[in-house]
Amino acid sequence: MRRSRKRNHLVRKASKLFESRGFHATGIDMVLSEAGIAKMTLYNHFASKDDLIAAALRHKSLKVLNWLEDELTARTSDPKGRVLALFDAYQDWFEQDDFSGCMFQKAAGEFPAKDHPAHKEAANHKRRLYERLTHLTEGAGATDPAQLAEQLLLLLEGATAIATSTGATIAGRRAKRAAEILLAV
Amino acid sequence: MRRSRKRNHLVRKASKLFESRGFHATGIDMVLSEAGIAKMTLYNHFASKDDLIAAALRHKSLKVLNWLEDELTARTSDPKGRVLALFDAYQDWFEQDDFSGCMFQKAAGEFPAKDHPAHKEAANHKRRLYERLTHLTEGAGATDPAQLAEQLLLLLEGATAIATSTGATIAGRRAKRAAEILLAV
DNA sequence: CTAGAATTAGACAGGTCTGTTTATCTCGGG
DNA sequence: CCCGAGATAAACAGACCTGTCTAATTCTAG
Repeated sequence: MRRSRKRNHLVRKASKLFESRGFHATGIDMVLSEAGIAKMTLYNHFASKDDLIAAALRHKSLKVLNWLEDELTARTSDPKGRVLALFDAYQDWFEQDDFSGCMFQKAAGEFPAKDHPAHKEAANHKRRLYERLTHLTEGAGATDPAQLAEQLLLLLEGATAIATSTGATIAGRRAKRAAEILLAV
Repeated sequence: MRRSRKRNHLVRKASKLFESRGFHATGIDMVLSEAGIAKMTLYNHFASKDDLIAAALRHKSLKVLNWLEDELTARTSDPKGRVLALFDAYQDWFEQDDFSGCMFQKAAGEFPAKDHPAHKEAANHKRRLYERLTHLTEGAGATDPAQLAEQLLLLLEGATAIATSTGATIAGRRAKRAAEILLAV
């Protein structure tokens, strides 16, 4: 395994563990044993656990945006349909066996200080997501794309939060229905 | 300070600290020194830290529902106005200096196991909130009160999540605008 | 007033955490 | 083939964590 691949392998494993178990609750040693990598290799690539966390969040952000892109492309090419397909994609996510909530909501919750790297990465991700949504609402010919994009973001984040705490996946369908109404205005 | 008051004092202090700093990041010792209470008193009243966390969440749930009730009463008695006043109340919350997100979203994130007491308390709270919202939408004469209540919940939770991670309080106003549209259908 | 219950401070146990040190090993590019 | 960068295991430091124990003290109900 080449050096660069080793670092990447570590980030991917860390990302999975942090997502499913939380940041504070996941120790460095668990990440290392899961990845099959020595501690000094980690500290050769990253200055600290926080640094690894930030890298894991950046990795996940790209992964999420790519996943969303693929999902939308696979579902429809109709501009308005793509907006609604967002909710179907999220719905699928909620129904996955290993669904355990949004890693960025977790990060913002576990690291409340606004200048903490992990908190910043969470904010950055939501901003990227918002930009992507704005692009979608522009494509769909919305009167006020920015406003609609933010409202879609609220519905998606809300559905995610509710699915996380109550496990009720109906939230996704309710969100889609609300989006249909907002889209029709 | 009487015995029962001591327990209550502890729960209130713990609730504040857990809310602002997170659960894993807040040690027992910090709660104790903040409350000015001895460790054995805590373990006399609670079986474990998790037990204290659960109590703090139950306390906060009641507090939130009461706060919401008072806010709505203070703002308007018009049934539809009360639904929208929800968003003004949340908006005020977001703009508080010490706003640091929803304690129950944090709890669900930090304790992913669905059978963990803290996770259950988070789910219970959202359920209570949903019931309260349903009551409001019934009062407002909604065609499908349950659906509208869930959609309002999505908007409120989404606005909270976004305000937590990005600090953008505009989310509250966008949510209110969306609620107006959904309410008019 | 007094007896029993509650609270206290502080030491302590035993575990976990992040991060460092050291000495050895592996492996790929020249 | 071989050398040096990178990876490794394991011990270690020092801090912090939850929870227990003890013995002295304070409060309160009868």
